[in-house]
Amino acid sequence: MPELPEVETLRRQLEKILPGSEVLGIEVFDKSRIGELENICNCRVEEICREGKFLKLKLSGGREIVVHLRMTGHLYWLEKGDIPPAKHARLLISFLQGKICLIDPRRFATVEIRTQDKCQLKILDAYRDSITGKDLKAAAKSRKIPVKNFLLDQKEVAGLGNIYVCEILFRAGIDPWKKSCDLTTMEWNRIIKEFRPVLKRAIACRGTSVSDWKDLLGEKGSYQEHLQVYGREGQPCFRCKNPVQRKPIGGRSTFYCPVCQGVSQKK
DNA sequence: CCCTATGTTCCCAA
DNA sequence: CTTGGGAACATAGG
Repeated sequence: MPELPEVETLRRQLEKILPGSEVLGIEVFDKSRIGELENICNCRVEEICREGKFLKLKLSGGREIVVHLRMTGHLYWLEKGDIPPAKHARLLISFLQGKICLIDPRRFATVEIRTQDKCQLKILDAYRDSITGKDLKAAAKSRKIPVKNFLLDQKEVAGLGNIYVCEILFRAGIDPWKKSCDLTTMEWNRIIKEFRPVLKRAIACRGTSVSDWKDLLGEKGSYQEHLQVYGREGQPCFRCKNPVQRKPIGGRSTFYCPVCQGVSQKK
């Protein structure tokens, strides 16, 4: 479910509550998927970080809780005394003032306790890092996969998922099927130019609630009101009025305007 | 029964 | 060794 703006929304909300708080306990309900977690009581939360779609609670003593929400995970804040939802609650992290509850119907989310990695390889963050067209042009040299799949590859640029990649490619006027190695530096520049405005607006909207995304406090985001193509199959393109189309790439729905993005038929 | 779903990883083949 | 494609993971909803 969550892409970069949704994870960043959670990070900002947790940042208002948690720093300085002591972890009182972690309770795993779904041990078969999440596994046992090391006891980290007595640690305090020092910082909440996001790296791509990973959320990290950095703890005193050098460890961190690393959460990845995958498809359907979300975090929900429980005030002291609140009861976790009956359905799909997979884990609780308790603090004096309340608890973080991981809700995850499809059970793909992961949670780990790790030692903080000082000298990790830096992944390029789609929002925080400034990336140039030349960088991507170089990285895509010899890559024959569609540009859409390249942008979804978290090792190239971290944070984008299906919704925001569709939006960015539409705004940049790029054919999602175009081979990555065939894009010019100018085309990569057009794509990069859309990263920050799209993600910044989506963060300001607290994410996109097209199905069931809710933030830490159970509120829907509002970026769905700003989507240009995602979910608009059959509706007129906002730019040229021709119908938006949907076709799979690598098994994932891809929404696009064949006219504005120059997509040939038969695809 | 069919298809779809905001993500990632693994396996296999070229 | 690298690259790309598809299945797999598990569950709900239309």
